[in-house]
Amino acid sequence: MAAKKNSVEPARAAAGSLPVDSPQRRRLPLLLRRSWYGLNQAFRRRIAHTGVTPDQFTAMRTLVEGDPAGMTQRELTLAMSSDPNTVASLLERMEDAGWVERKAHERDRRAYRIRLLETGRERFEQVRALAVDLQSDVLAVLPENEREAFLARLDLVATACRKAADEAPRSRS
Amino acid sequence: MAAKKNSVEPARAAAGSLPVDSPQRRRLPLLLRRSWYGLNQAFRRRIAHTGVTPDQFTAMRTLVEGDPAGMTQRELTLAMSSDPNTVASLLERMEDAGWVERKAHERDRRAYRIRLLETGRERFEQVRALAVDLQSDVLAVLPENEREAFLARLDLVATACRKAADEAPRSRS
DNA sequence: TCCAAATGATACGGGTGCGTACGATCTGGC
DNA sequence: GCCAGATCGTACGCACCCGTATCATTTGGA
Repeated sequence: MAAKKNSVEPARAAAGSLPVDSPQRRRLPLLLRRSWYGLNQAFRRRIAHTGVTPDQFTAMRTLVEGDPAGMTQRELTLAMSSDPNTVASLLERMEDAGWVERKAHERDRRAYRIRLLETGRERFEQVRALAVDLQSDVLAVLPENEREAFLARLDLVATACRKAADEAPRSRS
Repeated sequence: MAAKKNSVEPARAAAGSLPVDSPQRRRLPLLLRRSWYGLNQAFRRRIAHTGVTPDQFTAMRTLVEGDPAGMTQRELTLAMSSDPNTVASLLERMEDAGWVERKAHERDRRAYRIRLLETGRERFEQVRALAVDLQSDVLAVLPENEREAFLARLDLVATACRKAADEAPRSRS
C-alpha cells in the first residue's frame, strides 16, 4: 500500500508554493522521527536475543573507537550526543552486567575511566555484524551513487539540529 | 573545531573502500540519532514556556490534520508512527490538562474518538509558529534547490526503516 | 595563596518508547 | 447463531531523554 509516492524527482504538487508545515509536504520532523524510531526498533528487535539494547551497543562502539586508556563519562556523553544522566544509568546497568568497569581517573578525582571488559567486547562483536547488516539493508533503498551525498547532507542537518539545541537555552517566558 | 568536514561533494578519503561501520565514514545511525535528538531538544527548549512537549504537539498536529469526527487511538498511533502504550499515556496527560477529550466511538465500543478541545487548539496554534521557525532554521543549511530532493530521499530511508522494523518480529534465539 | 566559577558525576522526577500480558469487543466463516 | 482469531485499549515494567539541584573537585585568576 502507498507504494507509489516514493518518486524522488517530482516531489509533490507545487511543493514550493505550500507552507512548510503543510500536510501535503514532506516535513523534516516527521521524517526524522519515523527514520530514527524505525531504525532503532528494527535494531532492537534484531539484537534482542543478545541481551544488548541499541544504546548499550552505541556506548560499546564508542568506547571501542575511543581512548584505549578509557574515556570519561563526559567524553562518552559528547561522543554519543547523549546526556550525562542517561549515560550514568546506562553505564550502571552495563557495569552490573559485567560489560564495563569504572576505575578512578588518575588525574581527576571527580571522573572515572570507563573501559570495555572482555565480556562486553564479545557482545559487541556479536552485535556489530547485525548492525552492519541493518545499515546496509536500509541504505539499499538509495542508489549506490547517491548514498554518500545523502549522508553528507544529513550530516549538515544533524549539525544544524545540535546547534539549534545548544543555542536554545531555557526559552524565557 | 572540526568546522571543515562539512563539504558535501568529496565526502571522505576513499569512503567507498572502507567498511560501512568504519569511524572514518558517515554512518546513518549516528547521524539520525544526532539529528533527531538535536531537533527534539531544540524544539522542547523553544516551546518549554508553553507547557507543551514535542510529542504532545505532534499529537495535536495529527489530530488537527485528521478526521474531524475524531481519530481513534489506533489511528493516531499509526499516524504518529508511535506505539499504543505511549499514545495512551500521552492522551491521558493531555486529557488531564484539558486539551483533548475521549468520547465513546459510536460504532466500536472498544475504541474512543479523540478530539482536540478549544484550549488544546489554542496551545497548538501558539506552538505551531515556533515549529515552523525551527524547521526553517535547520533546513537553511541546505541550498534551497536541494531541500526537496533531500527530503524525498529521507522519506525513502524512513520507509525502509519502518519496513525493517515491521519485518523483524521477535528475533528468535 | 585563596576563592569564585567551571566541571565530572549523581539523585530525583516527569515524559516517552516499547515488550508483554490481559480484558473487552468485533469479525469472519461455519 | 456461534466461536476462534483479530483488534482496541489498558496495566505493568524496564530503558532512555533530559531539566534541575547538589556534591566533590579542579581551574583560573586576583
